[in-house]
Amino acid sequence: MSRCRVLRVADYHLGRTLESGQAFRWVESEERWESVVQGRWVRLTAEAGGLRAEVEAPTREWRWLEEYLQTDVDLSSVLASFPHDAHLTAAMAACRGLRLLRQDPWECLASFILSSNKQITQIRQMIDRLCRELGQRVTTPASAKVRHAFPPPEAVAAAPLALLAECRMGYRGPYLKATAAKVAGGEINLGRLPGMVLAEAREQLMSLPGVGPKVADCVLLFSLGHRRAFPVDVWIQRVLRELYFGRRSVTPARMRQFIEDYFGAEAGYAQQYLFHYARTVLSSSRSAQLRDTTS
DNA sequence: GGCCAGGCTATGG
DNA sequence: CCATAGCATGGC
Repeated sequence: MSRCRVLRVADYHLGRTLESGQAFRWVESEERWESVVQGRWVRLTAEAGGLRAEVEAPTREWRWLEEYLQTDVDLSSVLASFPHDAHLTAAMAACRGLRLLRQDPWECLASFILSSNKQITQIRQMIDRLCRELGQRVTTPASAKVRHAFPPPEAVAAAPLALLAECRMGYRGPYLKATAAKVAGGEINLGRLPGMVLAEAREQLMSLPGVGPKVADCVLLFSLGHRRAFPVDVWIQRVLRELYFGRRSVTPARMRQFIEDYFGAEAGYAQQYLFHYARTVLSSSRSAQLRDTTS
C-alpha cells in the first residue's frame, strides 16, 4: 500500500495531454496537475523516465491510473502509422508527447454534451459547478483544494432542471438530464460500446439527446477505445480545409470521406494532433499575420 | 459591443 | 443529401 508511485513512460507531455480539450477537470499549479480519477484525488508530476503519481488514500493497485493515462501505449508506433505529409510532420513536431486518455465513459459523455458551442474555459466551469452540486466530496490532502467526484448518471437524472440551470448549462441542461435518465435506466449500456464496431457504437450514442456526430466521436475516441473515431469540430474543419483542400469549401460528406480514406488506423490520434496544432501554432501565426498586415 | 465557442435539433430546399 | 435558424451563456 502506498500513496505514491512512479509510472514508467517515455514521451509523455502532461500539459499538452491534460489541457488539450479532451478532459476538463485537471488543474495545474507549479507544474503539478491535480484532478479526480475514478473517484480518487490524484496529483501528477513529470519526472525523468516517467510520471510521479500521488493519491490521498493509500493503494496497492495502480492499473486504473495507467489505464486512464494510457501509459502503455507506444507513442512512436502510433505516430509512425500516420500518413507521411508535411502538415502532420509539423503537427508532430509541435505536439511532442501529446497523448490520448482513456476516460470514464459516462463522465466523458456528459462532459461533451455540455461542450457543444462552448469555449473550453466555459466547459470547465459548467463541469466544475455540476461536480460541486451533485458529486460526492473526495478525500484530499489538507493542503489541496476541495474536490468532488463526477456525479453518476442517477444523480444527474434526479436533479431538478433548475439546478442544472444554476450550473449555467443553458439549453444543454435538458439534454444532459434526458441522457442521464437513459443511461441510468439501462436504455443504453455504455460498457458494451467498446466491443461493437465503430459505426454501430456511433449510431447508439447518437440516439441520445444532445449527442450528434461530433460528441459521439469524442466519446468513442476519449473513453471507449475506438481509435479511428475522428471528431470534427470547427477547428478541425478549418485546419483540414486549409491544409488538405486548398481553402476551398467542402461539403460534410466529402470531408468525412477524406478522413476515412486518409488518416488510417490511428486517425483519432492524428485528429488530436491536428486539433492542438491548429489551436496553438496555426492560430497564433495567423493572428501575428493579421497584426502585421493591419498595423 | 460584437463575434464566436471541441454542436445539436428542427425545418426547408 | 445540403444549408441555415435558433438555441443560453459568457470569454475575449
